[in-house]
Amino acid sequence: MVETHDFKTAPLPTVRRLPVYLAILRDLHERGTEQVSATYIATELGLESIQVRKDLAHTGIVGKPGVGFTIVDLIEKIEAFLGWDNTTDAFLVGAGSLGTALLGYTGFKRYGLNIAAAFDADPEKVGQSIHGKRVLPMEKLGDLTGRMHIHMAILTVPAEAAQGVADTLVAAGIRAIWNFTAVSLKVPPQVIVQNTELSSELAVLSVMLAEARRKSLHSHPPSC
Amino acid sequence: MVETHDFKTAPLPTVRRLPVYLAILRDLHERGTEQVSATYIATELGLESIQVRKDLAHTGIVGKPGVGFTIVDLIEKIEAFLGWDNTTDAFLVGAGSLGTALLGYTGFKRYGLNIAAAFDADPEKVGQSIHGKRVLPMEKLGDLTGRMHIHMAILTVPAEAAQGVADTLVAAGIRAIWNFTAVSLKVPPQVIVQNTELSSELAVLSVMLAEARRKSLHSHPPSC
DNA sequence: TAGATTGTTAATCGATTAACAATC
DNA sequence: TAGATTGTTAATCGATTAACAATC
Repeated sequence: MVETHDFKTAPLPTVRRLPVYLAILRDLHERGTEQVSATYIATELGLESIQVRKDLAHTGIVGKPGVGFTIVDLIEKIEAFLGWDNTTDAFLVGAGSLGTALLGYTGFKRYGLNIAAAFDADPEKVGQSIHGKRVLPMEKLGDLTGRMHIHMAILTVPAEAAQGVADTLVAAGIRAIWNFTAVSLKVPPQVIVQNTELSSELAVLSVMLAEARRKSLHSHPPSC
Repeated sequence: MVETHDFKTAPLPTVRRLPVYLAILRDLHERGTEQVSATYIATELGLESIQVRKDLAHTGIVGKPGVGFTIVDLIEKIEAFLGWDNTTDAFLVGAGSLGTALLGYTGFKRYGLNIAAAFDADPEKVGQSIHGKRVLPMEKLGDLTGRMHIHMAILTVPAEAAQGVADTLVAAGIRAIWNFTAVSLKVPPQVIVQNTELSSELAVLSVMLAEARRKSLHSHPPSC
């Protein structure tokens, strides 16, 4: 077997937790703290310290036994691991209410993401600036994707338009789609889709709330 | 040991997938289809059919071997399982750009969620209507939560305000918080928090894109 | 009947948690 | 030194996948 560096990426649950740690670390850093232990982060988030330690280990950070980790190093390692040390430019397609909200979200900077431009099919919106970003016509998308070397798109169009726009994005050479629509997109295998399913989030909340209510009913049976 | 109905809720990954199935089922239903197999749903989503079958089984649905499931029954079962057969009223706190986007999102109806009112600390916003919902002052939150029997809140305030508002919500008797801020809230154990972490979603996309790029580099080494 | 699919039981896989020596 | 924490190896837990009889 050929000796290949198999950069086995961290487990997905780990990848999802790392940005959460990062937010805490940045906060501590701003307050002037220099060292942090996995125990501290774990307590802060209601996790087990061993889980935090295992997660952090994936970034290649090395800590000091009895002390913990140097915060600036840790921030650096996590950012590098997530590829957030360099800015990624992305196009946003669909300047509706959600698209507008995302265009106005200043936090993406901290995740190494920059929305380079927005696109919309509505001629009324084209030409406008939303939160300082130009809204361009869909026709320009294909050309600009190549010229600006854009690989990522944020999809915030209405459900009916989602698949059609996704096809356009794929044809334009987009490699990663952050899909905020409720549509499960059909794309070729080399294109990555990350679905941000509000319905799944709400489902978890609904089910947990119902369960909690059931439990409290059991311990305090209704008196009325 | 006392014989208690232990409604063991489905695994969380199952809960997250059910709304995705639901969307497909509703679509099929609108097109007049009456039966569906787990195989079909699985193919549609790029999953294994056994996983879909297992997931659906948690809702209590019973299928016909060789045929599949009756779509209307399945829709009903999933909705009941998620508690989406009855509408849940929720308050939205923080009428900024994301709050405004969510106020305008018509899809929540389909998830049994109704935003009953919005709240904001900014006197400029109070009194306005956004997408037909009144924006009320924060001071009214405590009183109205009790009077309207609201149990759920959607938190879309700026990060700095998040913990303070969460405390207010808890004091008002809110039992479930859908947290769109990047802050990890500290709440008492009986209060459920569902964090919708955009940063985690983006992290997954970033890491998968980097991995895909690495793979294509290996097979097509750069020629320039 | 033949083909397809369900539902159940068992096997596998991967992530979380536990245990503990090494180290500051 | 004593207390705390890391990093590693092993054990546990839970979800996914496989296998297959039952059924339409």
